Formats: sequence, C-alpha cells, structure tokens
Amino acid sequence: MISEKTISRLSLYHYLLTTLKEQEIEFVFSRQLANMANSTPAQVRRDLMVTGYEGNPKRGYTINELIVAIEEFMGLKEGVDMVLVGVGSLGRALLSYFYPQKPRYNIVAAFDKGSNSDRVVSGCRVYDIAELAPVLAGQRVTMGIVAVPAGAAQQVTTMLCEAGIHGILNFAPIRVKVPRNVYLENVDLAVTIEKIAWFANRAAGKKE
Amino acid sequence: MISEKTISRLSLYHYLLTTLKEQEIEFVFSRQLANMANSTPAQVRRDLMVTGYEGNPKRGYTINELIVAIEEFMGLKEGVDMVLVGVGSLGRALLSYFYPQKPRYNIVAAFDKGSNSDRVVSGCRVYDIAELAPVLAGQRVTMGIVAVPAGAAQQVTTMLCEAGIHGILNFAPIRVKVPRNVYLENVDLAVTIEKIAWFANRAAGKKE
DNA sequence: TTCACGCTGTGAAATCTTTAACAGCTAGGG
DNA sequence: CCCTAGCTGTTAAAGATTTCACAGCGTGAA
Repeated sequence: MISEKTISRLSLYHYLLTTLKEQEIEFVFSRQLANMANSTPAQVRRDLMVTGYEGNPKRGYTINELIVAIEEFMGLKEGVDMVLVGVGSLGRALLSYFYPQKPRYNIVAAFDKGSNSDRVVSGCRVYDIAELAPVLAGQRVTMGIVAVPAGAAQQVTTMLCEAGIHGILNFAPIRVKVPRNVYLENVDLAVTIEKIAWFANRAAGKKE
Repeated sequence: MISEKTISRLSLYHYLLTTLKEQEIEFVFSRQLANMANSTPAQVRRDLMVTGYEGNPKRGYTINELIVAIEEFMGLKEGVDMVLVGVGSLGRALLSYFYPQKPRYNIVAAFDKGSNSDRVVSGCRVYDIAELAPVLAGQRVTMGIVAVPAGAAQQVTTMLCEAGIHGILNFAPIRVKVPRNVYLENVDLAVTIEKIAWFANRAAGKKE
C-alpha cells in the first residue's frame, strides 16, 4: 500500500528534479535530494522504490530518467484539469496563480453564484453554479477546488461529487462529507496557523 | 510527546465547538465531534486527553468548558500576531481573508520589495523588506508568512529567523532551511494538487 | 434506592511510517 | 585486472499513531 505521504514526497522530488534539470545537472544522489526536501537519504530511496526506477551506485539517479519514472508512476504526463467553485478573493488568487504561469495545472471552468458569474477572470470563464452539471458533463475533469464560505461548502461539494468529480481540494473551514469513492483534502488556514503558533511558542522557549 | 496531528485536530475541535456553541448547544459526545471532524470517537477522546479536561459519561463534554480547556492548552486566549512577506496575488488574498473578518489572526505588518511597498493593503501597512528587522524589533510577533516567489523564499526566511521569528508558514514551492529552533510548515499547492489528482484517478477506478 | 445503559478514559494491540543496517554493485585507480 | 570507496535497494527494527476493548462511572427509570 502506498501512503499519502509517499505520494506527496514523490511530487516534491519531481519538482526538485525539474529544477536540477534546468541547471543542466545530470545525476543526483539520494543524499542531495533528501537535503533539498528536508528529508533523509533512506526516506528518499524508499520512496523511489515504488516507481520501480533504479539508480546507479556510482552515479546516483539519472535525472532525466527519474523524472520520467515519477511522471509515469504518478500519471503526470498530461497536466491536471480542475474546476473551481467560488470566485471570491481566494478563488481569484488561485486563478491568477495558475494562469498562465502554470500550464500543467489547468482550471478549465470556474463557478460562482449568479451575480458573480458570466465573466472571465484570469482567462477562465466563470459560470453560474447552476450550470455546474451541464458544463462538467462535456469535460473529463477529475478534480474540483472548493473556495466558497463554510455555509455553502457542503452543498457545493455534493454537487461536484454528483457531477462525477473524484478529488476535492477544500479550502472552507468545515469538514465536508464525500462518498467513499471521492478523495478529499482540506487546506484549513486557521488550523495551520494555530498549529504553527503552538510550535512557535514552544520553540521560542528552547535554546536559541 | 504530543504530535502535530493531535495539535491540528485540537484546533479543528475548537473551531467545531465554537460553531456548536453558536447554535446554543451545551453538550457534545465524542461520537458527534468525530462525525463533524471526519474522524473516530476513540481518536477524539485520545486527543482530548492531552488537555486534561474530562467529560461526563452521561452528558458527554460540556462545550463551554471544553472550549476553555482547549484554549488554555493551545494558548489561544489571545489571537495570533503574524507578519507577511510578499504582497503579490497570494499575499493580498491572505490580507483580505484575515481583515477584518478574522480578528483572532492579525497580520501586524506586511513587507515587499521597494516598488511594491509604502502603502496600505486591506488595512495592513506594507513596508520595504529592508525594514523587516527594525519593524519587528518593536513587536512581539512569533510567526511569519512567506508568500514570495521560490527564488526569494530562502533569503526572506533567513531574515525572518534572524529577526526572532519562531514559526514560518511557507507558500513558496521550495523547501527552505530554518534553524532547529524555528518551526516550519509548507503549504505547497502543486504538491497538494498532484496528490489529489493521483488519488482521484485511483478512486475513479473503484466502484461508483 | 437500585439497576441498566451507554458513555468516558486509558492500557494494550494493531497498524502505519521512518530509520537503521547491510549485501551487492559500479566506476575509477593502481 | 583487481581492489576500494561509497553508493543503491531492501529487509528488519524501531518508533509513531490509531484503533480496540473494557473497567468504571453518572444519570434516568423503576
């Protein structure tokens, strides 16, 4: 069984490898990757096992080949198509973050309530939320981003699931329910901040 | 030893409890909290152990008292003061997200490069990054948010650490290095999205 | 008052994740 | 050609986290 953490780290290694490739570096050791990822060499080697790609004891990993192996394993050959629900300040930030700098991540449609719809934001058409099902029917999108207020999040999530979405990134601070065949990830700023604050307060007490 | 995960969940329970309180509910069982948190009753009870607060076998937890217990344990009595570095589209979204709706989380100062500084965004003064140390010297801020491009993230992070910050929330896609006495949390959208995409693709194969 | 129910708190077991350890290999040097 | 150094891949141990299971308690009903 492959864990969420392994998948996250593979995605990170992939990114790190592309930056090395841009610097025209050809080979890399697990130690170097670990250092860039704030991890350990053993962790890196263990993670890379799942891709089936094998390095060379003397040269390390051939960057080009390892990138391809991770892409094949993770299914990153084509980019990721997504839809966004909620075009408030967060939604707009997401749209401008992805377009046009991040062509791998493609928000193919955005949705909001009527009064905020029927326009184009950062190159993305904003539809009325009522059109979610018909618009999605023509697409092969597997992922949805929920960036609406807490009160609307469950309803919007349910709509996405019923429209055939299999992965949800939820920015609303509530924990929405999804069917078992939908993968859900929450990004909850308030929780993250309180966690950091707690550890920061402890860390402040430790030796400088 | 108390884990990061426990701290995150306590923060979530705290939020959930405040919403219950708003509905004028007085008591709650671990089962109900678990349901709201997409967790299990045993997990909730074990998490709450660390606060030292004890529920009642017949009524469950008294919401008011449990909120106070979590706040005392987590040090949430006062809000969290933060500084933000990077006032691009993400930085602005963060400023408008917190101000003025979230008075518990207070961005006391923002910083950016000269050309983008010396103005007020969403109620927050934006200083030149060169003023980071002097401005922080007068504050008792423990947390910094890094919302700059990857190329500037390490430099900015180092400046924050040297200015006495003990917790960093990093939105840049690289893994910055911090001294051992600084707590670091990365929010990496690309990694999160690729993780969701991977699990979504698997989930799409499972029974509907 | 006594009983029964269904909850909490928690030690122990199970599961999941990371780290350690080492056999085996590969390139380079003598 | 043979040896050495230092890497990889992988198994096993250690460590962390979650779940189980149940003793014990508090309330409401009889």
